[in-house]
Parts: sequence; C-alpha cells; structure tokens
Amino acid sequence: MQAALELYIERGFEQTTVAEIAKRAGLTERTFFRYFADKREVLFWGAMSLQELLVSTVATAPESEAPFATIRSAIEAAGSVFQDRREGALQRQSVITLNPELQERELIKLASLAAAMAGELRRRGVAEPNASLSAEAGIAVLKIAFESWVNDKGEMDLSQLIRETFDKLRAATAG
Amino acid sequence: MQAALELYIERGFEQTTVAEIAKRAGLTERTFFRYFADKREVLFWGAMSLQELLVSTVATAPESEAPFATIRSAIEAAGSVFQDRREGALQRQSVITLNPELQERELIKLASLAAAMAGELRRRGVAEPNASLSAEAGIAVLKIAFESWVNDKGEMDLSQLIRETFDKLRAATAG
DNA sequence: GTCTATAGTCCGATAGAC
DNA sequence: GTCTATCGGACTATAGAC
Repeated sequence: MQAALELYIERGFEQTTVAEIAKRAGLTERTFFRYFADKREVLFWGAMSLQELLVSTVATAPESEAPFATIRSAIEAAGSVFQDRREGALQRQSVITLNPELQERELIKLASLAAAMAGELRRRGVAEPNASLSAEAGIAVLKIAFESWVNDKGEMDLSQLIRETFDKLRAATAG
Repeated sequence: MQAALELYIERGFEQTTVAEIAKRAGLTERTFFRYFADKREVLFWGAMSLQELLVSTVATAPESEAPFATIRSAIEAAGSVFQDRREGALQRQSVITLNPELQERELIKLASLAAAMAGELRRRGVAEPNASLSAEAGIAVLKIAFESWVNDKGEMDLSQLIRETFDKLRAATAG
C-alpha cells in the first residue's frame, strides 16, 4: 500500500505498473494480486474499517432516534477519522482526483457504505425507501463536506464542516 | 450498441469479448474502440442526451424558484425519459445490476449528471455547497426511485415514484 | 510461480464523400 | 484535397486460470 501510494504520487496512477509496485515492496507481481483484486483497490483498503465504524454507530444509536439523525451521527463520526489521518487522506485524494478510474472506484465504495448503513437501518425496522434515502443523503453530505475540506487543504475542522453541510441540506430540502 | 447489448444479455458482460461485438456488428475490433473508449461505455451512450435534458431544464427554470425545486423539476423530466424507453431501460439495467464494473461506470455517470446540474445552478448564482447539495440529493432521489421502478418491472409510474421519493426525502431531513 | 487471454494503445494504410 | 470511416498489426499491462 505504501509503495503503491508513493509511486502513484511520483509518476501518476496510469504510468505506474504493478510490477514496479511489487518490486518496491519486495514482492512479486502475483503476490500483489493475491492481496488486491486490482491496481485500484490498493488505495481503498481503509474503506472496510470506515464501513464498520458507520454500521456500528448506526447499530448503537438509540432506537427512538429518527433515522436521518442516526445517519448524521454516523457521518460525523466518520469525519473524525479523516481529520485524524489528515496527511494520508489528502495525499490519497490528490491521486484519486487526477484519475477517473480511481474516481469510479471511490464512488462505488461510497455507494457500498450507503448500502451498509441502509441495511443496518432496515434491520432496526426502518422501511424502504426511507432507509436508503437517509443513507444516500448522508453520504452525499460526507462527499461534499470532504471535498470542501480537501480544497481547503484540511485546515478547516471537518466535523464542523459536516454539521454545517447537514444543516444546509435540511434548509435546501425544506424550501 | 445493439450488438453489444444483445451479447451482454445472452452470455454476460465479462464473457463477451469486443471481437465478438465487432463481428456481430460487421466491424473490426479497432473500429469499436474508435467510438467507445472501453467495453463499458457502449451501454452509456444515452447519458449525454439525459445530461442535456437535465441541464436545459435547470437553465430554463424561473430565476425566482428555489434551487432544490429546480432540481426536482429536472429529475422529474428525466423520469419521463426512462418511462418512455421502458423496455430498453429495463434490459440495460438487468445487465448493469449483474456486473460491478458496470455499476462503477453508472455511478460516475450519475455523479457527472449531478456535477452538470450543479454547474448550471452556479451559473445562475447559487453558491456552493448549496448547488452541489441540491444536485446530489436530486440524483440520489432519481437513483432510489429508479431502483424501485425496476424492481417493479417498470409497472409503476416513474414520475409519480420520483415525486413521492422527493416528498419522503423532505420528511426525512426535516425531522 | 507459470502461462495465457484480452482490453486498450499506437503506429499507420486505405478508401469513399464532397 | 480534405475529411472521415474503416481496417491491420504490433505491442503492453492487467488480471485470471491452473
């Protein structure tokens, strides 16, 4: 993962071959593909723990809470994770922004986070389409707040940004 | 496009080679790649006209209208397009649902529709992050309503479904 | 670890439309 | 003469089969 990120930054994602990544990591090409399904996946290893955080936050929310409020808590918790790994998050995003294939992978990861949260909401008795709607709206807020944060080089407080963005979504949809 | 869709349905997306598509269409492999950047793109040719419809609907909305109401009109207009091409839309979606690579491509197309609408909103004086937030929320509604419609084999009225989904989003975020 | 299929690129050639 | 469409062959890297 480290070798891949370095090379993607140094010479760009497309210009880096798996052979080069493997060499720098002291492995063979074949071993790389044992761990990562493809060349993109190496940048998204962290998505699984993020999903666990989101799902467990939803799972442990008070039953009485409105679904969208639960999603909001989960997304705010996710924000702290990026804040804590500021440097790595910014590097990783700088690579993704430059490559459409990586953007595709990022979008499907985000969609899968939304699906996981929606699934947990349904398990707690929330019906469709409300479960998916809340989850997708929450992910949209995360995406947009994160983008602002990155554009500001991570200098603002992401959690704060997320809260403000949720408030703006509420205002926009209420009109 | 026709040859590709047929083959993707007959034997699956992954099991179809570009050589086979080209042969059925009476072309060579090379010519296929002249028109489509990759094997997936052939299923998303229609996205451009959809984008034009969305953007022009946003562009011609009354200036006084709230941004989210404008987006809602655009998404409802898009719904009619799918309703009118019911058969083709359902076939295409059945292929996409079976393949993660195609889902990735679909997500980036949806994101690009959102970006185009947000761009048009900004041109009309709507500030960020409101422009992106309205556009992304609208696309989320389209995605979820479309999914319900497909699950019901296109028997419900998609425009109606979209209106209901917008109302549910408003209710969910208001809480 | 070895072997292989195929996606996708790059070079260019050819031929018809106007 | 220019534009555009098709075709050909060689090539590389990804990714899967075994």
